[in-house]
Amino acid sequence: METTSPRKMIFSRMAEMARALGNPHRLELLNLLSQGERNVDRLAELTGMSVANTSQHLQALRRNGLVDVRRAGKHAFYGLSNDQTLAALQALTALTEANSAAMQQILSDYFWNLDALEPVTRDELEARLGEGVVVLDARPEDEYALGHLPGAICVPDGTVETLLKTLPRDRTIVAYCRGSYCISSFRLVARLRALGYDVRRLEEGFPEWRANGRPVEEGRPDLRRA
Amino acid sequence: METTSPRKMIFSRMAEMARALGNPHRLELLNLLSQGERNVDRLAELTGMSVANTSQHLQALRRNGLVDVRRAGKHAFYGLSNDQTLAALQALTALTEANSAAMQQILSDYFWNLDALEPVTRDELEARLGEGVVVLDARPEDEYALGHLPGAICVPDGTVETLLKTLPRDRTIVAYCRGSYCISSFRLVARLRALGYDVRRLEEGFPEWRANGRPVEEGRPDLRRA
DNA sequence: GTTACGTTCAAGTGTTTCATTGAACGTGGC
DNA sequence: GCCACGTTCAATGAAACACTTGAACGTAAC
Repeated sequence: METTSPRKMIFSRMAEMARALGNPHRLELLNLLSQGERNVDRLAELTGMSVANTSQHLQALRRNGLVDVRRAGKHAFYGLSNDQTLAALQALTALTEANSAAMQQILSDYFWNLDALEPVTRDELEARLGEGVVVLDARPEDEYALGHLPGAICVPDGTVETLLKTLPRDRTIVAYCRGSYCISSFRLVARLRALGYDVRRLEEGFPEWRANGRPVEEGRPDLRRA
Repeated sequence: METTSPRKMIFSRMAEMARALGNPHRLELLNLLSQGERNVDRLAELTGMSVANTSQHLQALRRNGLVDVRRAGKHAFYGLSNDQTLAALQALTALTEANSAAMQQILSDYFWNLDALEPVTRDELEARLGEGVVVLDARPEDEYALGHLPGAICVPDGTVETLLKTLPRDRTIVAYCRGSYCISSFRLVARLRALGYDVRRLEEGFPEWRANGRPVEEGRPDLRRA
């Protein structure tokens, strides 16, 4: 009996890694973690899974080096391990988008027609950050607190109204959210456009911005700022 | 029965795709197919699987759009469907290499040419430019004309064949292209490796090389040179 | 100490995936 | 038409996976 060839072993290891990505819940966890680290409880709440189940999926990800855990007091904070993970997720997204008619259908049904307006590129936005562009962050408060674009205003779903008084009509507005498949910034843009503002969407989302080495700011949101 | 959210549907679809990659045999098939199309029989022979099993795995890949089939007479020739597939494989490799100590162990234990799997650094290449290293530029002609590595040969996609006669088998070859997210040089390396050449990839691509202040040459390509 | 809480582990159950076998299908040569 | 060949399909049993439950562990507060 010959020992299995190193070639086979490598393919096996790669297959294990792929299988670690091969579960919707784990992908959702990774997607959440790409926003910033979270503890098990919060992840369970956000995904609607039981805590035990969440923990087990996190273990599976950890076994494969996809997430890191940092312990602080009674909490275990999970986060993406490294940039390869985010890159692989993006590759998987692109792959699925390209090869799956079903996915294209979903995208065109829910997202595509919402974005007739061309997104702002990261380069463009960064270059104009000093020129008085108003940047809106459409994610929930806690994700905002973990990191956001410099000067961005936190405008989670449903809070647009409180913002309207202070939002200048004569400045360009750029909104962003979690990423390509997050609908929050689409909604925000649609809402403000309907009210006559000059709003555009940032391409991709916050994780990609940070992974790109762009400037990031942290801290609690100040909802009154504009 | 509630309608599942589009977000969940997307994660499900992505997970399916990841699971399609989550089997050593399928990865081996994809790896073989990245070097050119093959029929079922030959793939079964190359992988040591039964024909029926090979066929079933190919069906699984085909369901997910990872491979295409072309029928010619009694033969069905399978091949990679598109560039996203290759890019995803590349990302999966990088991910596994980065996150799996086991994989690193296998590589260092069995692969004498461990560094053949790793890219050549800019420093290393520049130091060896005078020592008869053959440098291949995998970008389109017009980009080559605007600037390339000193002595580099222009080998755009699909032109490898014309090069084979003049390419020396006893010299180290280094290929590069546009950068990290360009797969031309990967393809070129894969193709030439399959033919038995000693080929490696330059880390990053030409823009990074130039931005780094390394020597650059300009002018039209001479496709005959070697 | 004891208690409360967040997290992890282990066992049980239903579902999915994998390889094998043997048969069926479709095309080209006779 | 008939056969040969390459490929695909369907059914089986074995293995791996997902989710639940309930218990165990470790830290912080009392």
